[in-house]
Amino acid sequence: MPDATHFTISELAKEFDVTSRTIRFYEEKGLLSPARNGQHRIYDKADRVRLELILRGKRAGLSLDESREIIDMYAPGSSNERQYRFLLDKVNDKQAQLQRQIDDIQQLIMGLQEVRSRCEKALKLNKH
Amino acid sequence: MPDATHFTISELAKEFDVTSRTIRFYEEKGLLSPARNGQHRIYDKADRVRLELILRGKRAGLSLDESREIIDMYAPGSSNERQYRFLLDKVNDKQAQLQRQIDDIQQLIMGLQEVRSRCEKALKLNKH
DNA sequence: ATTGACGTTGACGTTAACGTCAACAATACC
DNA sequence: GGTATTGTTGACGTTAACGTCAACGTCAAT
Repeated sequence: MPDATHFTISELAKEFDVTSRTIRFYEEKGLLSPARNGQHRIYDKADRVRLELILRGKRAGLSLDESREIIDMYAPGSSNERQYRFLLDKVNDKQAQLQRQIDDIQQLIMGLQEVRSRCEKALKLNKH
Repeated sequence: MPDATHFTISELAKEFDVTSRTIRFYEEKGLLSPARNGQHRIYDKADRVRLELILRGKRAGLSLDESREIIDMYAPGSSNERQYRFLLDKVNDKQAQLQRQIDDIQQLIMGLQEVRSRCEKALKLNKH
């Protein structure tokens, strides 16, 4: 049964290689709010997407609060014009911040590139 | 006296906008090891560069341990061939990891770009 | 009816990355 | 010689992001 529409907590845990505890923790922190069947949690596709976003944010080095900010921007929001402008500003800021983060990482990569060159040069001299 | 060769802890703290406590903490963790004048710490240009690397790593979302790994790659090391090959491998791995991190961030940016489009479209319709 | 798999809610433990505060030393200034 | 500034070493406090239990519910299979 591929491409299911609903998931249990352990299915998601296995798929994304995190523990159930972690997923429940994200809910405590307000990043997820799955439906319930009795007391059991049921996750739909939207919940799954949110979890993916959280974990991507984590790999990117974001805190849960920062990931939450991003997730909240995806929410429909009240179709008020002022709110849209506000959201647009926030999106711009966040994009700029993420871009600065990329710049920092690229600097780190370039720094390592020099280390690499020195290594290769040393190995070459040694070989001859 | 611009471009000094030595710095006190509070000079560096002010320049990089961190507290002295933070700089001392980095030393506790083995990321810095400044000289001493009596019991006072004295930082030279190399120390300053290391601090810059640490803070860049921080902005990039790295842990102190990860930043230390990178800093250690800059160290001369024993000019043994096996060690060079080993270092080269580590540098390659780290570069690849940082690149994956960039990819994740770019995905986040692209996701936000869609949010932006929806916002702008909504504002346009509203304007007319 | 009991065992086992899966889930639940607390509650407490842990690590990283500092902040905060106390008690003290040295140096500079008035 | 007092005092203000800048530094030092502990020691304890704090927040984020979970891990690790304990105690319990529920449903299917033996």
